[in-house]
Amino acid sequence: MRVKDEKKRERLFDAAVKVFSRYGVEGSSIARIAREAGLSPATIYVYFASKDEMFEGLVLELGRRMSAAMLDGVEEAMAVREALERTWYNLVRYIVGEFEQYLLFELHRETRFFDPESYGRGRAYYTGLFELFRRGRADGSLAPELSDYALRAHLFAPAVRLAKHVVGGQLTLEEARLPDAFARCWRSVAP
Amino acid sequence: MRVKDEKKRERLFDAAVKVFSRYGVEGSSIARIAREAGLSPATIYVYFASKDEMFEGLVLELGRRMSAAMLDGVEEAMAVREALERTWYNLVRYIVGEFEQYLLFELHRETRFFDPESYGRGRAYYTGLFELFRRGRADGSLAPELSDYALRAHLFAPAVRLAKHVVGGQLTLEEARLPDAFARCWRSVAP
Amino acid sequence: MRVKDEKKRERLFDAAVKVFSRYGVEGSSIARIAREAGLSPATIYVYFASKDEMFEGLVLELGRRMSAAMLDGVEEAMAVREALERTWYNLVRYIVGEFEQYLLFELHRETRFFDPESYGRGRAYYTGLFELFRRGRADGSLAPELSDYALRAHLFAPAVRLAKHVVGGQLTLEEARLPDAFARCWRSVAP
Amino acid sequence: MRVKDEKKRERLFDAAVKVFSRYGVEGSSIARIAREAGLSPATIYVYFASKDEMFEGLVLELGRRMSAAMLDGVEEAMAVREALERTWYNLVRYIVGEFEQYLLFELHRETRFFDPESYGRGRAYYTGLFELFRRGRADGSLAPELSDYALRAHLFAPAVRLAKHVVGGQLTLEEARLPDAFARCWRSVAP
DNA sequence: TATGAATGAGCCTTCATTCAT
DNA sequence: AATGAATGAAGGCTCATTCAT
Repeated sequence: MRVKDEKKRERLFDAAVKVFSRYGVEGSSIARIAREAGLSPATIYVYFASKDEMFEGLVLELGRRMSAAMLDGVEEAMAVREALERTWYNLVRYIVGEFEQYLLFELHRETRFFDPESYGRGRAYYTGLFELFRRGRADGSLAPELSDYALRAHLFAPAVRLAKHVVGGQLTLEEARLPDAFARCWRSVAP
Repeated sequence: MRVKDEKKRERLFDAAVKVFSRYGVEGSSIARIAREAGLSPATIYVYFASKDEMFEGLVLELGRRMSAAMLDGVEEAMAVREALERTWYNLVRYIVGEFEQYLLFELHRETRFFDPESYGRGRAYYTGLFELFRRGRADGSLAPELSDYALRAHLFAPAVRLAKHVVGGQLTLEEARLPDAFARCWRSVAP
Repeated sequence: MRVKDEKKRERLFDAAVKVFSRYGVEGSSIARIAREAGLSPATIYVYFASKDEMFEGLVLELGRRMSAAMLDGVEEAMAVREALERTWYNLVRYIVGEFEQYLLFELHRETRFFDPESYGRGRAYYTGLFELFRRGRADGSLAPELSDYALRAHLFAPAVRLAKHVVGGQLTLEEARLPDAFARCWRSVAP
Repeated sequence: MRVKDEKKRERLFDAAVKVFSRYGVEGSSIARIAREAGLSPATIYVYFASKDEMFEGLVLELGRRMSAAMLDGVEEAMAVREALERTWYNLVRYIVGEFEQYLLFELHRETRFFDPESYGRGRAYYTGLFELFRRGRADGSLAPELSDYALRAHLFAPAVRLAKHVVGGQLTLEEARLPDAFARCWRSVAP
């Protein structure tokens, strides 16, 4: 019984990500998601109270996944630069590998830009990252005058854009030459 | 016969940008846009053949505007760095000043990421910029191994993100300290 | 001025018959009729008060035309059989030659079957025919016990159906062998 | 789960026939049919994929019914004339008894006159009848030179028209004097 | 007179959600 | 728990008609 439920929930999750990211939230009908998951539309309401709640739950989960993906392999003992370089590569690979999920997540963030509650919840995903920033500022490897937001902008915004170009086919991963690209970003946040 | 009211067209444009950028394309109803513009829903169809065509027309116009805004004040005689710095500030100011328009434009680009025709049309907006890149590589002020896409990513992606944080209230324009921020971006694309 | 008006009215008439008979009354938009006639939709309202009135006017005119076509070449002096034979052929040729008009007329009659006022108006088209029936009953060439309706049914209903089959391509005019076909109908109304 | 209510389907069928036959296909709105059936408009789409499909489905069923009604009580052993006389009466009674259904069926046939596919499908309803024609030609009771279409025109077209006049109130069933009327039709197809 | 602009009303259809089994 | 049936609300769009020139 329990196993079956979990499987269904997972199937539902995957189907929702797939459909939402393909057609947008408003463009995706519960019926389509249900069909994709091999369920009846009514069954979805056993697991989620509403379409919006499903979407919110999805995004929450996506945030967790992305956050975890970025910090994968990062250890306490690493130097700040080494750790950030690792998250940088992780992010690029996550976007390239799970583009649908990433786009869905980003779409959500852009859409709710002005909603402070949602924004605050979003911050949680970056605590690990921000901790690295704190350490970097403390040990002199990062410019102390740059805020978390500024650091993230300088370090990671180019990564996101490069990754998107890889997905869009305008660049290949080799052309992106990750270490050099990271080095350039790093240069822009040095003290 | 009654004559087409130019004011009406403009009201419609503004209303559509506002509503589309707030709720997304699928999430925006013709009725809502009409209400926002103070028109009857049917009247919209005097100006646009369909909702999709309206959206496409809007985005085309927005692209023109953004492109023009970025190149405002840029002269042939300027040094590459000076010119790019100007476009950089222009972009930040455009995003901050016309955030709805920018968001709508970006929404379109993200959504049609994989549509090559749409992508090609999008490139047209950046020819002025890419010409500057060419000159910069030629005169040694830009790293010659960086492609147009890479240059844009390193130089402008942080600008976009910083501007968004200003709009979102996480940063003020002063905190963003534009010249320093630009200098950091510039550093990341130096040879 | 006058000439121009008449031409427009005629163009409008022809366009309306064409469009109505092709798409049905409800399926035909004023805009389409206007386009077909090379006019603006608004101009139609100079000539007709409403779509329904236009349709009614059309049907009236069509009734007149069909009535005149049926009686074409019929003379007072003719024997009843000769006269009816003539109207019989005339009817077949009218349906085959002006099928669109005929269908439109018939459609109207079927649709308003229960409307007595409309039905009464329709009777007017047949006064010439019914006069022939009266003479035929009087001179013994037609069965006196058959009412106008019955006579029309036995004599003309087969003609209509045969004509339709010619139009539909299931019969050619030769196969229909008009004189024999009429003779058979005639046989069925003999005393 | 809730189970499909067979009563509902029937109510829908009757309502659709009623409304379609009164206002035509284009003139009938889904909302009106739903109201007539005591359902929500959306419920109609549980039973039919679209308005057009509903109409086609209806007509198919109507054709089956009319066909069955005409051949009711006809036996292999009957003489051709006896069998045809029976179908003749059956047809008149069907039209008088189920006028709405008949009108709708006819409406469809007239409207799709030129569509061969639809026409072919329509022929299926008459195979039983045409088989009687074949036998009649073979045993010398019907004029051998008359095609199926011609026979049907001479025999049945008057029946249809008489029945319509009964429905319209211009004739009563007695006035129509069925046996005499049939005898007249029969006379017109004799060899 | 003639007409493009404008619109209220309505249409077909979809959809998120609830119901009943 | 699971689901097909049912539906109120809404959506995009069309259209007959009127307006204003």
